[in-house]
This record gives sequence, structure tokens and C-alpha cells, in this order.
Amino acid sequence: MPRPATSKDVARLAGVSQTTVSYVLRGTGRISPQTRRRVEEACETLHYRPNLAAQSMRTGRTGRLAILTATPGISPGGLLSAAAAATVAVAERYAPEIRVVAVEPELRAESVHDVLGSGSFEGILSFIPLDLEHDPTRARVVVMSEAFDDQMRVTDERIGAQPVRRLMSGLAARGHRRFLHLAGDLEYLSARKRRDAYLAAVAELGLTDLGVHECGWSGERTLEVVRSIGPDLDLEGVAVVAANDILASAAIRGLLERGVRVPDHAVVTGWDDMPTSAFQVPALTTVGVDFAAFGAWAMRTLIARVRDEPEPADPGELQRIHWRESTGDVPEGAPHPPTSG
Amino acid sequence: MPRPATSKDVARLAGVSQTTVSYVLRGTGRISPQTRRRVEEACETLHYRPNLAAQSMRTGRTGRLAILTATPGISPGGLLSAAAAATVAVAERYAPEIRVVAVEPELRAESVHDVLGSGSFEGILSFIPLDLEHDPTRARVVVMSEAFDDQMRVTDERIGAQPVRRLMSGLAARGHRRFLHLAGDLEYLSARKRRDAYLAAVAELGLTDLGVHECGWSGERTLEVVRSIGPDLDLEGVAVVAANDILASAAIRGLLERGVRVPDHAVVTGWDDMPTSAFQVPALTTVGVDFAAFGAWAMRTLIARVRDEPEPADPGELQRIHWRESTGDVPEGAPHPPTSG
DNA sequence: CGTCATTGAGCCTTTCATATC
DNA sequence: CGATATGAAAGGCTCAATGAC
Repeated sequence: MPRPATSKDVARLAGVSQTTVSYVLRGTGRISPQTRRRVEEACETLHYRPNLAAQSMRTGRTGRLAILTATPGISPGGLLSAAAAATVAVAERYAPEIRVVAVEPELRAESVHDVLGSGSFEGILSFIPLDLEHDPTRARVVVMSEAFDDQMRVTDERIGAQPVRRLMSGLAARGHRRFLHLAGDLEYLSARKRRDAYLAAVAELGLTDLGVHECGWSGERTLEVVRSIGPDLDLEGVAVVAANDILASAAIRGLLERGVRVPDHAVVTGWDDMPTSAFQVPALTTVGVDFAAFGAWAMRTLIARVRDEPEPADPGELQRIHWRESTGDVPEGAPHPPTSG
Repeated sequence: MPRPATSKDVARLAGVSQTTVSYVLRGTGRISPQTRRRVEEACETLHYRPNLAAQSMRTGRTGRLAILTATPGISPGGLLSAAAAATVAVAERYAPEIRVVAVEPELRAESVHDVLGSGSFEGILSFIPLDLEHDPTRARVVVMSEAFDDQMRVTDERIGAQPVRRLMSGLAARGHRRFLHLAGDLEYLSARKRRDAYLAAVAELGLTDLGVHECGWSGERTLEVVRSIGPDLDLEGVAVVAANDILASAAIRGLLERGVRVPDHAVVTGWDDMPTSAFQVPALTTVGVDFAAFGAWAMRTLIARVRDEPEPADPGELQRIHWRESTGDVPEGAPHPPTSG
């Protein structure tokens, strides 16, 4: 395996000094057209690519941006957001890379610290809460987590739990009074926030809470929960607020097993607007988050910060409730399929 | 913003030479316990973290592994696989990072070349086809794409399109003879492979093909397609093989709009076993891929290759057909809910 | 002559200061 | 004196060779 060509090799082949090669590549310095040509050809023949480590050692710049996440899987649009973000960054000649940090707290601290302290990144976009106490990094950091003060206002307003409130007042307006919450894994902040918003809405809107049940993020667990909910509880007319579309799907099935049809006898809402949610029968009423827009905005913010430029404007509304069949609504355009009989 | 501490700073504080600091950190060389202690304390107080660029310049090693993907979003388990892979790697002190390359061919070539040529990676795990003609890299490469000869056998057997054949012979055994394929975005190899497998199976099993329709990967498109399929075509008893669960969900809805109930009048299969697929009504018959296992195995393979160690054994069966309600089957355990009336 | 610690060279690049025509 | 090209240092680290006791 041949060792990769260095600028020295290029220089030798082109018959110039290594410095000249550097000037040609940087585009700085006065270089005659002929020399430039010769150098460029040499680069070509040798398939030369500058050594990033050496480059960054000299300049202090790495061009690398880290995107921190713990769960590339859970939220459907979640990582797609990162992809969108990547587009922005690439255009600006930054290399964004996704680092998946451990879920376990101890391991996570370690891996986070590695990223922060390595000095390898000019900027860090974190979708997980970060403890920057010792701030071991020179990197600019943008934390887009509901847990963090820094961007709290935007994250809370743009991708927070508020829609729970809107969802529930919408259901109240449709005549529902008795509510049930199927919570996600309460280890997750988003699950806790949704639960809290649920409880707050129950209180503020003067509704009846029939209970909060943790279902992890799992459909299996949800099915068990729904099967075992107070056997003598009258589920007629109940409104189930599920923490995401997986739980919502499982809830609908669970209710059906108990003879409760959605939306005829009970209604269900989800969260995430998964790609199938609009097509299932009944189609799920859910909260869609424009993660692509959010991710792009987050990345633009980071890049601005890295460059000490003014940060981009607030991204505007990013969450939207899609009222669909699972709450008895009929989506525009789509003919309502014959759900039964 | 203070500049980060270097090993030189540590040395000064500990009252030793910079070399000694290096030896302590590497764990090589003979160092007395006292000296070691002093150095470690100095590191602690200064929050010292070695400069990776300098380190890698000197050693030629970077400890970095790249995971290449174009679509962190599309396949549900797809990126989760990378996460699983990360666990393996981290235990081995490698830092795996996900690079999202552009979807557009020209841009992609560029970004792939950046990754390969940068010399920043010791190993590359690619989930996209790679053109290694000029092999501009010293990195060890493992390509886990259906397109590539290198690992073709394993990818094809483990996460390839074979289940299409099993799926269809299973449906044939259930009495279906007339088939329809809803293809994914044919830009994607996986979509083409599934289509080809579908056509091959039709031929081999002596079935009737009612048509192949490209639906992108989109439910909306699928709905349109199903609405517009030959209005006078008798859909009674038809078996629809969809390229993934999104298309399958939309297909079921589309059929319902036309008065064709699944599974009573027609059957549908999907792919991916999305988290909701087991809970939708009807639950989807689909192909589940154990991406976590696949990702972990792929990463172990890469690490072995990077280290010139023997590669891990074949991961065994990774795909499984889940026969569920959408083909008229009743999943074990789950009571069949009253789907209608 | 072991044991522990240090000196110095080199990895590849950028950039300032200097040399040449 | 312009216009081009070059020498040499520096950046943080590792490791072979060397020094001090």
C-alpha cells in the first residue's frame, strides 16, 4: 500500500518548492500561470489530497462540526434533520459529522467529553443536554435540547410540548371531557414534557384525567397497558393522548380488542407524523415537526456562531397538528374510506 | 477564551519534560510512580486533553472510522444499525462518525472523495456503493451495499431481496395467483433489487404479473397510483407486494377507497417492519431486518480489517418475514381484533 | 549496569521573511 | 523595484537514542 502523496511529492514532481505548492493550493500569494499549471498537473497525477491533520495543526482550524445525538432512531424526522443540516454546512465548506453518544449516563459523559475536549471540532450542535461546566472546549456550541436554557425559548416554542395543549383544547371543543395519557419513556425529557403539558392542560381546561400510563416508546408495552386499563372503566367517549404515533397505533388496536372503535367510540392522538400515519386506517391525528427546517436552522445558527456572524432569524412555526380520522376529522382532499362494513 | 492546555503546559506544571508527559499518557516507557502522579495531577488541573491532530500526524493513526450513508431517514432500522455499530467500536477505542453524503450523484462523488482522500479515517464502513477505482485512501474499507462485489454474498443473503421470493411463494401457497408490485424509488438499488426479485419470482412460480408501479418512497404517490390503476381491473384476490411499509399502508388505504378490503378481498405485503406495522389494522405482513445485528457485525468486520485480524463469522439469518393480518394471517398471541362491523 | 528522565528529530502544512531575476 | 519563488519556523505530539544517577 503506497503512502499517500504529500505536498513535498507534488513539489518534487512539479520542480518547484513545497511552499509554492501550498500557495497554489491556498490560492494566496503571487504565482505565475505556468507554475500554477505545473503544480495542478502534479497534484492530479499523484492524486494528491492535503493532509487535514497537518493543515489543522498549522491553522488551528479543522472545518469539522459535530452533531451530537443519542438516538438516531427514535424520532423519525430527528436524524433527517441532521441530514438537512449537513446540506447547509457542506455548502459552506464545513464537514458535519454525526456522533452518536451512549445512552447510559456514565458512558455518555465520557463520549461527550471526548468530543468537546478533543479540539477536533470548530462547532458542536447538540441535540442532547450538555454539561458545559468546565467548558473544556474552544468550540462554539449550540444546544438544541428542551433541557437547555441557552436556546430554551426557541426549542420550547418550536419543537416543544405546547401542541399538547392545543391538541387537548381542540378535543375539548369536539366535546371530549375524559382524557388518558400514554406517556413515552420518562427517562426522556420530551416524554416528561409532554406528560407535564398534558397534566397542565387537564387542570387549565377543567378536564378529567383518567390516568397517565408510561409505555416506554414501545407498541408492545402500550398494548399491554391498554388491555389492562381498569376493566370496568367506561372507555366510551374517552380521548387518548399518546406520546407518539407508535403508541397511538398500538392504543387504537388495544381499544379495538376491547370493542372500542376509533373514532366512533373513542379518539386517539399521536405525535411525530410518521410516514405511515396519514395512511393508516384510521389516519392518525398527530403533531408533525418540520425537523428538516429545524435542523437546517440549527446548523445555520451554529455556523454563524462559529464565524462570529449574526445569527439567523427565528425559524417560525415548525410544529403543526394534523387533524385526521383518529379524532373523527376528515382530512382535506382524501375521500373518507369506508372504515367499517 | 483561553487556549487549550498542551502537553508542554502540563510538563511545566508538573516540573518534568514534555516527553515524560507523553510517556505517562501513552503508558509506555519507564516512569516512577511519583512522577506519574505529578503528571496526572497536572493534567487534571489543566483539564488537559491531547491534541488529536498532532497525535495523528505523528503516529499516522487517527482512531476515526467513518460510516457512510446517504439516507439516515429512509430505512427505519438503517441508522439504528450505525448506532449499534458505534457501541462495538467505542468499546475498542475507535471513534465512529456518521457522514451523510449527498444524494445527487455529482455532489456525492465529491463528498465521498473527501472522506476517502482526507486521510482522516482508518476505516470506512459504507452503506452506499463506492467507486474505489483510484483508491485514494489508505483506509480499510468495508462496503455493505447490495451493489458491491466485495461483500455481495453476505449482503445479498442477509439483507438482500430474497425474501421477496419467499414472500411470494408463501402467498402462492395461500392461493394467490395475480400479483402487483409497488416499487420504491428506482434510483435506489434496493428498490431495483426488490423489483427484479419480484419479476423473477413471478416467472419462476408461474404467477400473473398485473404490473409494476414506481411509487418513489412516498405514501402520497402510492395513493395516487392505487387510485389510478386500471379502473376496470378486477382487484379481487390480488396480492400487492409493496417495496416498504409506507407504500403498503398507503396501498391498503387506496384499496379501501376502491371498496377492496384487506385482507378479505386482496392482500398486501410491506418491508421494514416499522415500529407501527405490527399494530396497524390490519397489521402488516412485512420483512423485518435486524439492522442492529447487521450494523454491529459490519462494524466488527471493519475493525478486524483495520487491525489485520481475522474477520468475524457470518452473522446468520437477519431477515424474517412476519406474516400478519394484511395477508390474512393471525399473529401468534395477539387476539384478532374485530376489523369490521 | 539497571532505572528513570531528557534531548532532538520528524510528521505535513502554512506563512512570514528573504532571495532572485 | 515589481513580480515570483524559496527557506525556515512553528504547531503538538511520539519515539529512538542518549544522559544522569
